[in-house]
Amino acid sequence: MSDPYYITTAISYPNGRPHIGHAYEAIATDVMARFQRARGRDVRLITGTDEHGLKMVQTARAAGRETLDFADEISGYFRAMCDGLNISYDNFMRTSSPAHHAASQALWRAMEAKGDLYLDRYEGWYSVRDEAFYDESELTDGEGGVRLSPQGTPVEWTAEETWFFRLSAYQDKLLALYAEQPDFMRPDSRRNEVLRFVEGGLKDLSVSRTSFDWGVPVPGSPGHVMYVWVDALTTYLSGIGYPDLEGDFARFWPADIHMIGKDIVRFHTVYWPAFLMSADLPLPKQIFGHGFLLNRGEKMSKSLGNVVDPMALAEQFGVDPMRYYLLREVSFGQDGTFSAEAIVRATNADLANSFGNLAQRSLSMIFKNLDGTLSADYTPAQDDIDLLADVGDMATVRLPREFEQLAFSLGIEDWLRAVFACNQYVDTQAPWALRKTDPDRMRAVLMTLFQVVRTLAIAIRPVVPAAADKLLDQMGIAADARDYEALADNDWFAKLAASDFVVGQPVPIFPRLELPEGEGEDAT
RNA sequence: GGCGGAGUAGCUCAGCUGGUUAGAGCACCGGAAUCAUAAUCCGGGUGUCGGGGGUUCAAGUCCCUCCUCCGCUACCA
Repeated sequence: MSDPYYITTAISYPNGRPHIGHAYEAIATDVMARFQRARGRDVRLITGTDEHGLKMVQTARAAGRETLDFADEISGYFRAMCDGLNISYDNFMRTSSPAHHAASQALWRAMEAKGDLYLDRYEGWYSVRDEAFYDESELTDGEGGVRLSPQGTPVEWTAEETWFFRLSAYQDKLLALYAEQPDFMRPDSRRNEVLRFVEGGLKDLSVSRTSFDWGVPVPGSPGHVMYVWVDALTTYLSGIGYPDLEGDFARFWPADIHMIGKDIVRFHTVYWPAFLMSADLPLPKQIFGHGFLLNRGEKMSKSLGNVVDPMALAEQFGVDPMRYYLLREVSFGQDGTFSAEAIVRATNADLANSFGNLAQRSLSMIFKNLDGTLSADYTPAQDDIDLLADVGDMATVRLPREFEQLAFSLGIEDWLRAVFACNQYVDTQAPWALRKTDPDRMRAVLMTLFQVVRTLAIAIRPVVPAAADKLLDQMGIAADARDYEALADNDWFAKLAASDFVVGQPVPIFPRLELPEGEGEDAT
């Protein structure tokens, strides 16, 4: 049985519609999942929505809605986004679901059994927006005498009974974890921040609330619901069947990667492993905090009015161009910037002109000059052998090496270089000239092109799945022969040539994009 | 204030433990070709490598200092 591979996106908080940042994370996660599937791994990709907390209650109330009804709607937008962007998730987990409640309560009981939970009284400044308590010293004065949290959100004095998690007891264990498992958090730039935070000492964490009831009830403690982060993080467990320890959970836990935004690194690298240690569950292998997307170099925010709707972007430019752009242009882990021009430029230059046109000219010549027939009985020249070797090495060695490290932009760069090499080969060989002077040689060149185009398509397929499939369909490549196992099959071309498949009039897979009117300066 | 990033061609960025004329893609200019989605191929950069100082035979690449931007964090008031 193949190796299991478990990857998750962060579980989005649906108090508003998804924005481009959610889409970016989902796409990167999906590319990794598709890549691992192609490599033969048995993959689980889990995403979902984190729907509890006072903020949801208040947002719903402001909209004049029942909380669950509101959550249903917004969660639906997130699911629709995943579907629209071709995200190959196996489970879309909602924290409001009964199965998730059961999982959260099981985790709670495990931590309680360990003696890490205790009831106490908490008085302090509480920010609804942040769902967190703050120390007096952390506050600043806002307008009208309002006290503000370090995040700039209003706080109010709150006194309530609350359950605490003995986070303080895990400082040494966490530091040991970071030391023994250097890859636990990536990229490296995040490590230092977390280390210093933990080295500075950890306070016990308030993990229940009594001021509202929209959440997972604390077992055996009427009136208490769990702190949203406890149950949100639990999604990574409930998504694969926990608390049932058999089945998918036994097979896929611990996760290979939790993909998250850099803003929630602490929850995932401090609280989460502490909870899991407490519950005696294995820890995820890696937390990866990606960067943010900037709109023309500026932060996106509702107040600036430059928040980008991913579905509008996908509709305008296409899902695959958008996926390609985000992974190609943004160095994964760092912040990235985007604009309509940049997407149009990358799509036209890389996908339409370089790769799309390579495929089009290759298949078109086979269709016109060879009646679309393929043949493996030709004698390859050294140039043909070299090109096949180079493209093959890119697809099976260079690109995978980068993708495994989540260095998508580097892997795609390797891919592009191979595309360039193929276009150079076409011009050097000039099959249109060989047509009259040396038809056999022309045939050898076109057959070589057919093979490298297939390799290029398979290599980039995790990034642009729909377009790659559209091309491979035209090339007679079976749907189940588009992975690394297929790339390792040395007889595939002879077998295809021996079949009755014939190349038809090719259809371009990446249309060139026009920069929409008025998109030159303004944000989309 | 502390810690950590970043500041390299018009744009987006590569440049590991210091070593020949500082690179890539895009954009731009010129040429070739015409199979192809007006796509492709070839050729073309005098860039103060943020400023200044220093170490060295030799520094984007090390040290000091200053400036700008960003992240985490602390504190005063």
